[in-house]
Amino acid sequence: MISSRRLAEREGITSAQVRKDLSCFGSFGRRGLGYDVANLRVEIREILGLARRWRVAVVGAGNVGAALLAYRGFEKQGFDVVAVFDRDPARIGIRLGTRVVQDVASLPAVAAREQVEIGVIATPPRAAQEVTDLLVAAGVGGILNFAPRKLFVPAHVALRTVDMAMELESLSFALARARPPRDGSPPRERGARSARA
Amino acid sequence: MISSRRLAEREGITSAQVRKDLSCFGSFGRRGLGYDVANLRVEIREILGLARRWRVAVVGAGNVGAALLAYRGFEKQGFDVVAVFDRDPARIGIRLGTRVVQDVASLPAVAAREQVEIGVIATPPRAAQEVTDLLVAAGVGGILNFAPRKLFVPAHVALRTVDMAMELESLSFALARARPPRDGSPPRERGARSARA
DNA sequence: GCATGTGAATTACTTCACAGCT
DNA sequence: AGCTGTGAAGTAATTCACATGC
Repeated sequence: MISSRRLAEREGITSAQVRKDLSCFGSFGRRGLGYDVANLRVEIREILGLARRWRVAVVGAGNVGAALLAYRGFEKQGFDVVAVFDRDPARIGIRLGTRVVQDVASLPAVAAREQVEIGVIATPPRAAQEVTDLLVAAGVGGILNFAPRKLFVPAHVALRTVDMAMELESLSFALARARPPRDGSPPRERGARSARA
Repeated sequence: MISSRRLAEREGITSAQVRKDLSCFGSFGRRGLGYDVANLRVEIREILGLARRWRVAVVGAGNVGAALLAYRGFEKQGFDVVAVFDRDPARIGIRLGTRVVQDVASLPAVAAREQVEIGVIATPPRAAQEVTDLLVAAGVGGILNFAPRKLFVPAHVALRTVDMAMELESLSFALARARPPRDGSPPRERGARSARA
């Protein structure tokens, strides 16, 4: 068993936050005792939609694609990479993880046949929107974008973007105010909150 | 010139949000006209701390490290990778981007000498905390973590973590509720908001 | 007329604090 | 006694709406 207080300490939040958040989805604890860890794990996986497995296609077999395929955490968490695509003939046919890289031209047919539900964009920025459109047309419900580019998707498609430059800019912001330049410039305005993670 | 309304449309937020956010840092627009794009760009770069350059060290010369070094956006945005480290002798000495990979054993000395301000963790999870401690000891003010692991840093060090598994879980959550299973299970509780990006 | 900048109103989120159960 | 689940209270973020200036 674990209490909301201990969970909160682990995550750096308050115990009330833990209880309120969980209460959005049900009552998983027992008064006086706390939460059964094994059961809570199952419940949270259910909430996150991880009780089932998801079929993922990775587009782009460069460094980012290779890094993704090398990461064993995916299948462990319930994500099966069922296809990998690239446009470069030099990359088509090579094995990446457990999959052989296919020509992106075959994406529409393969993605439909393999019932791909999530697409991962690991292409250069210029190809990202085009690939996104192909994935959406093939019926994916979600896209994870590693290309540093704003993507447009229909409202019914979930989109998350991981932009390394943006993360560094966030650090830059935090550092710039944590260690202000030592000239005589005045302090910053009200409301300037920390950008610490 | 550009109006807050047009900026808002581009970003999918409200115009009031654009104006309020900018007003936290100053008055950059002209009533009746909007914001001068070139000037606004300079002001935002100043706010984000991008008016200067930052000295970055990358630890881990695997796929993630290679992907980072291959990304030209860094130096363009003001981040100079001044050192790359790895523990694997097979990787030490090879060139990655413009840098030669050094032994992580030399990190304390090199990071101090090179005045590294931001450290990027691209190691396997087990090495991540150890490397973090080395970077903190060497005086970095911020850490960008790509290892799927919770890191502990002193309060004065800014930390951002990019966890690919977490991003996929977020998509899973969004998809699971967007396309609920077609058994007879009851609808979810109140307050269940979309996790769309 | 057009668009900013900002108090006021609204909405959302977090924390408090306690009834109720173990 | 210990801890959850949750209304109530408190804080923070967003949106409204308008005085102010171009």
